[in-house]
Amino acid sequence: MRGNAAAGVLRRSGAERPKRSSVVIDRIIASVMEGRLKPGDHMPSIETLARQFAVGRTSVREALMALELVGIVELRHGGGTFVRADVSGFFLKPLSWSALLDQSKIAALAETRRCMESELAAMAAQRATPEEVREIERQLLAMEAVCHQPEEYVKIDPQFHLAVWRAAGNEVMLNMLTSILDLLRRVIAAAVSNAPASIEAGLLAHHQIFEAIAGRDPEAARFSMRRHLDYVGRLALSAAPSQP
Amino acid sequence: MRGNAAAGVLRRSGAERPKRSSVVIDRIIASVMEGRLKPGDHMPSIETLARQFAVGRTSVREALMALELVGIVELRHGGGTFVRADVSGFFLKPLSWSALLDQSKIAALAETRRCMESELAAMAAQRATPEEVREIERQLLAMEAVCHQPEEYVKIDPQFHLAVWRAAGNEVMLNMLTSILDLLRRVIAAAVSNAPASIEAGLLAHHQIFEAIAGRDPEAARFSMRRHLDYVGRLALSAAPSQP
DNA sequence: CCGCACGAAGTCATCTGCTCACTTGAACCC
DNA sequence: GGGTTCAAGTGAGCAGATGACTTCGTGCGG
Repeated sequence: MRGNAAAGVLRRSGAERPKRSSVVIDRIIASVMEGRLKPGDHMPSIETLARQFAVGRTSVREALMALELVGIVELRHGGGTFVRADVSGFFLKPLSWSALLDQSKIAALAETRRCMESELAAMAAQRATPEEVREIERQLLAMEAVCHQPEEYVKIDPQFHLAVWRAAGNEVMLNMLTSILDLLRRVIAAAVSNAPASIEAGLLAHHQIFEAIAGRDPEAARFSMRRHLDYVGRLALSAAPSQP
Repeated sequence: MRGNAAAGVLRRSGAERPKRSSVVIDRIIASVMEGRLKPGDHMPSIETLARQFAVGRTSVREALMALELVGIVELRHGGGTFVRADVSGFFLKPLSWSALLDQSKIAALAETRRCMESELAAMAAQRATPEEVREIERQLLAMEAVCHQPEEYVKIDPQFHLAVWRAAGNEVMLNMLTSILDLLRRVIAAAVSNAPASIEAGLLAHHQIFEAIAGRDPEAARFSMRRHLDYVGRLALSAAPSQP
C-alpha cells in the first residue's frame, strides 16, 4: 500500500485541514485551562457551543464524545454536559476494548494486576481513612458470608479489591484498574471455577491483607497481596481459557 | 449475550440504555475478534455498516471515530475505513489534553509510574533478550552523548524507559504506559527544567538500572528504578508546571 | 406550610437528506 | 504507452426533526 499519510506532503496550496472536531477539542481545553470552564461546571449546550465556535453540532458532539472517552467531560442524556478535567480517567473503555481483542493477554493482565495491586495495598496501609478501612472490612465480611456460594463469592471478591484500590488514594491507578475490572472478574471466575477450594485460601489471604492495612503495615500489606495474586494468577492460568 | 437483532425500537422499562454507538463498537470489535474483519482490511462504508447494524449513520460514525481515537481503525477521508494492522497494541492518539495536567495529577502519575516501572525493571532483568539489553544500552549511550543538552536529553530519557518497558515483555503494561507517555514526558521535562543538575543524577541512575538488567539482577533493577523515580517525582513536583 | 404528582422546558441521542472534499481508478487524449 | 481528466465512492460536516431523559417549577391535596 501507499501508506504514509503522515507528513504534510504536497498538500494543496493552502493550509492544512485539521478536523473540525479537533479544533473544537482544543478550544474547549483552552477554556478549561484559562478557567472559563471549571471542573464540575455545567457546560453550554451542544447547540450553544456550535454557534459559539461557528461549526455544526456534529463537530461539537464529536469533540465532546472524544473528550468523554478520555474522561475530561461527562455527557448526561437530557442533563447536559459537565466538565471533569480529570486526565486520570484516561483509558477507561479503550483499554477494555483492546484487551477484548486479544485474550492471550490474560496472563499479562494478571501480572499487571499483581504489580499494581501489591503497591496499592501498601499505599492503602499508609493512607486509608478509618471509613475506608471500614469499607474494606465490610467487603471482607460480605465475602465470608457467601464463602459457600461460588457465584456470589466471585461478585464480592472484586468489590474487596476495589475498596483497597480506593483506599490507596491514587486516582490514576484506580481508573486504570477499574477499566480492566471486567477482565479481572473473568480471571477470578476462572480461578474459582478451576479450584473451588481456593475460596478458603482466598478468604485467608484477604483476611491477612485487611489486617495489614488496618494495622498500618505497608510491607505486610504488599507481601500478602502479592502472594495472594501470585496464587490466583497461577490458578487462572491453569484453567483453560475456552474462547480461542 | 448481545446479538439481539434490534431491528426495531424496543422499549424496556427499568433497564439500562446503552448508547447505539457503544453497541456498534462492540459488534465491530466482535467482528475483528472472530476474524470476519482482519487487520488491513477495507471495511464496508459507513452507509453499509449503518444498514447492516440497523442504526443511523451517525451512530456508526461515532463508533468508528472512537475506535480511531484508540487506534483500532483508521478513517481516510474519501478513501474508506481500514482496520489497523496493529490492533494488538492500541494507543491513544496524542491530543493536546495532556496540557490539562496539574500538580495533583502529576503526583498521581509519578506514583503510578513508580509502581509500575520498578516492577517492569525487575521483569526486564529476568526476561530481556540480548537484543533488548543492547537496545537499552544504546539509549543509555545516546543519553550520555547529549547530557549537556537538556532539550535533547528530555527526548532520549523516555526512550530509555520505553526500551525497558519493552524488555519486560508485558504488553498490557507496555500499552498503559505508552498511552501516557506524553504525560510522562511532561513530568520529565518539569523535573529537568527545575533542576538541570539532575541530569547528572539521572545518568547515574540509568546506569545502575541498565547494569542491574544486564546483570540479571531483578532486585537491584527494581530498587534502582524505584529510587530513580522517587527522585524524579519529587523534582517534578517541586517545579511549577503552569505554562501550557 | 409541606410534600408529592404533573408538566413544561432544556438538552442529549439518533435519524435523515444534503453538500462539500478527498481518493481512487478507469476512460480518455496526446 | 504514459500521463491527464473525470466520475463514482466515501468520509466530513451541516441542519432540521423526532424521541428520550433530566431538571425544575407549578399546583393540588393534606
